[in-house]
Amino acid sequence: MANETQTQGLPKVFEPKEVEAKWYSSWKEKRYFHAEVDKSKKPFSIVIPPPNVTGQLHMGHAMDNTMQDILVRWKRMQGYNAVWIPGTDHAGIATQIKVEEALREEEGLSRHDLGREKFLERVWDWKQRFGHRIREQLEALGVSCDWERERFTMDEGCSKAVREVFVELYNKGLIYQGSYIINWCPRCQTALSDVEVEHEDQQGKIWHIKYPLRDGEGFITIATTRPETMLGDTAVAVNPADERYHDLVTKTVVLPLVDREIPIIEDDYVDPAFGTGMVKITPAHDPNDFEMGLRHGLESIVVIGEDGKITEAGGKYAGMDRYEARKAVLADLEELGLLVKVKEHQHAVGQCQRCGTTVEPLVSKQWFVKMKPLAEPAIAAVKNGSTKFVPERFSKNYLHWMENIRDWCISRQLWWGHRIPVWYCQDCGEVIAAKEDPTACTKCGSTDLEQDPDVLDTWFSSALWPFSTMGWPEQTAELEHFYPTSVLVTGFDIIYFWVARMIFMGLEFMGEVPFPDVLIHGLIRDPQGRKMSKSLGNGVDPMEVVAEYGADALRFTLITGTAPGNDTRYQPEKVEASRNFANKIWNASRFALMNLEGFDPAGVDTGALQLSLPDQWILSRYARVIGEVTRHLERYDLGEAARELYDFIWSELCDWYIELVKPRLYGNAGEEAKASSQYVLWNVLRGTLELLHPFMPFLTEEIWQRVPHSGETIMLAPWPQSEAGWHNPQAESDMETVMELIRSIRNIRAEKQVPPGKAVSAIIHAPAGRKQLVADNAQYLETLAKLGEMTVADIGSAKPEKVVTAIAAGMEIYLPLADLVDIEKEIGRLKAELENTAQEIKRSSGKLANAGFVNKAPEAVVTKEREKLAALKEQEERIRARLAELQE
RNA sequence: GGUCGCAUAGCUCAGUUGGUUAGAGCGCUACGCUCACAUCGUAGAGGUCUCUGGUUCGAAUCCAGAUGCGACCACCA
Repeated sequence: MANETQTQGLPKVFEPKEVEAKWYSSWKEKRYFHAEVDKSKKPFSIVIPPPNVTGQLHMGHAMDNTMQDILVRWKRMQGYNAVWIPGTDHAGIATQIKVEEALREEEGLSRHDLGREKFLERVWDWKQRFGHRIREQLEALGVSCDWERERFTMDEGCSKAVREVFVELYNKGLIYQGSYIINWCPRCQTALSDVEVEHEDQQGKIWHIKYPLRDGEGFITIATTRPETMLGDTAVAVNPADERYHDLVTKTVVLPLVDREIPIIEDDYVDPAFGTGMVKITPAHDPNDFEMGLRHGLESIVVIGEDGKITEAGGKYAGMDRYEARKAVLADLEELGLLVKVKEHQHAVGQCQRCGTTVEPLVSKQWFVKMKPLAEPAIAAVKNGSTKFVPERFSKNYLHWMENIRDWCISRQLWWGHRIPVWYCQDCGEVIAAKEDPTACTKCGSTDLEQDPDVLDTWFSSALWPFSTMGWPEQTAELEHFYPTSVLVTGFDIIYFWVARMIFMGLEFMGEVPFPDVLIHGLIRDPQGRKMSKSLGNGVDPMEVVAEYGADALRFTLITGTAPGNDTRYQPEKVEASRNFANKIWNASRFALMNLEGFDPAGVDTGALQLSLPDQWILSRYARVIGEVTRHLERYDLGEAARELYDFIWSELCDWYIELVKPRLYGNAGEEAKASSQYVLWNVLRGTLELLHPFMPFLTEEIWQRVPHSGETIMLAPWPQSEAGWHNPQAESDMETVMELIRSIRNIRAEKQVPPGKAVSAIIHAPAGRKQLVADNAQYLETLAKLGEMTVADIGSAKPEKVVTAIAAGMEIYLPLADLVDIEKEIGRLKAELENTAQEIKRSSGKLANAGFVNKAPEAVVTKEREKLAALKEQEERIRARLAELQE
């Protein structure tokens, strides 16, 4: 118990830097982030989307992890057995490219100069060197990851899981090897999966080329955007329904430049309306042509090699780069008079996600995961709601992709990654897929085995993350307790890469979806709405923002004003606003601490509190906020929850309650009254800090530790709950009346430019039912509206001649500002107000006169409208009466 | 070509079971260093919630269409 308040040495401005370092190391040291399996509690678990091990934290990470941290901290406070498992991804191509670049720049060497083993050593070195950076950056954000459970996709356990999955799928026939058309990056020198190819519309050309008929009876004309691939043509296709070409189908053409005789075939795929209606078929270099080749038993001739150059099969063009070859082919065709025409043409070109090089489709022997059997349950899981996307609309994207999925090419011709656990017997050719490295051939016993040189797609190991991090394939207590995880938080950009694959792998190997909820967020863009990117140089480093404004401010910025799934712009002004908010809380707390000196909540008899109207009001508002914040969090509306707290703290707690409580704290209301208000102030502040803690962990801990509290840390404080009796609609409405009077008087003062420091007196004429309310709360009007002397009287009572009038809450307020009174202006102002009120009355009474509304609208809505109308009429009456007086 | 999203104050954005006199931050205007806070306070200006129809007693909110942006998917050579 720390029951004494500590105010000494609190600066006027919140200084996040030291506070953050102090608390983070303290939390870690005390192992508050760590969770052991505790079956007495309900589990709550999250696995981090593992960032690239050598990467750096960007704004997207900062937001993604802040969201996760909010959820975990909240659930932890709610008493769940909450765990957040962190870790990093080896990021196959991305990391290999980086290391290769460094090697070239620093030593002028390629990876081949070093050789596989030495190169891999370098990558591990690299990982050692930069692998801590991302973790330190995450820590600076304040995330409450269970660092004792930190994992890496290439650590021993994850590697074991990868092998297990590979071999199991292989044995089930769901992983196979074969020569199919795949996406090849000539620069990275590896195969890619479909999702690793980004399609971009480019302005290109389409060429019409004549192919001579074999029988010498003229030519046919085909259209192509890639003339160089003609070297690998093995047919020309027309649509069977295309009568123009019906007679040609039995014929053959002689492929120019190559002199190969190829058939003219019919296939429905061909669109008669496009180009000339005749398509050259290159099975080895076009996915469609490949399919057609299979249908028609066409030969597949690879003419572009893995280096992007023409192969030996390309005859005299062999060795030329594919673009060079295009020029040469076109020139030769031109010379032969076979080039009919060229047109501008826009078409989508596939590019390597990592390096931007134009991808070359080519036939190659690779490993694939057979997707149909895995996709089916994964589709069902989302359709039947076992896994829900938030916002829901993303499930449509997911389903569309899953339903049209093609087999997943998982082998990569890289060195950095999980080596494919397949060995080839050099003696008998047996293919052995094994979880443990084999020493001898399972068929012939030969020890001359060679492992497949390729590695797996980096997303293969990521797909296992929700269970590999919990120790699978061992049957651990963690798996039993924490799987499935509670929610996955990630960006929409990796739904296909990652989310989808986790779902089918989870279903296949755990028999259960890996998470019931997927919370999707958008991208962080720059102030102009552009994507933050290295090439544009418009990225903002979250660490710089943390250094300048504090982690709490950054976190709050990234969470507020955003709706799930929507992109947001990063605006420095917003961080400033968040920083100011932190400072506001800091100062409100300083106020509270100064006035809680010597206060001990344990000494308060909560059954005998003497609550003032503001006390009752703030408790009621506080009760509401607890409910709202909790409700929003439950719906993953983090931004709304944060906004709710912002408004409550600034507009209600600071702007009103703190001002309202001053008379009791400073004045001589009596010790018991003072203690009651102290109790309320303490309780609301402490509880509000607790509600805010998931969003702004450092600031809230720093203050919480200084106010009376029980427990070691706010991190483990129970999530606030509203108490019976706090909810108080009467107090809210009474307080609202008082506030309305205050606003109204302030308004007049401002309008009349009464100096803020000058007290004025006021006469308030109130209806019988509300006289007492005003009289009882006179002190608040006096303090907050800076009134000297205040008189409450019945409506129609006598008053001084020269007064400025305001009508509010159905009462007449008179400020005797003698020389400032201008009757004409008074009349003008009152008339305008009357006009407004009359408008409202018209609207409201119109609504109530509508039988449809009265009969069909819910009772409460109608009642509310009636009350509103009554108040408006009262208001109107007051204004009219006053106007009549003035116009006499 | 298909699917989806967005269009609300000068700017950036909230607004989820349809029921307010439509909100916030920044910016703007006036006044104020009042002992929690000038990273502040008080008061104020500023919006036919893109347009057109429809459903409903009632629409920023639901439906249809239009326009303008944006995203994703796609094998039209």
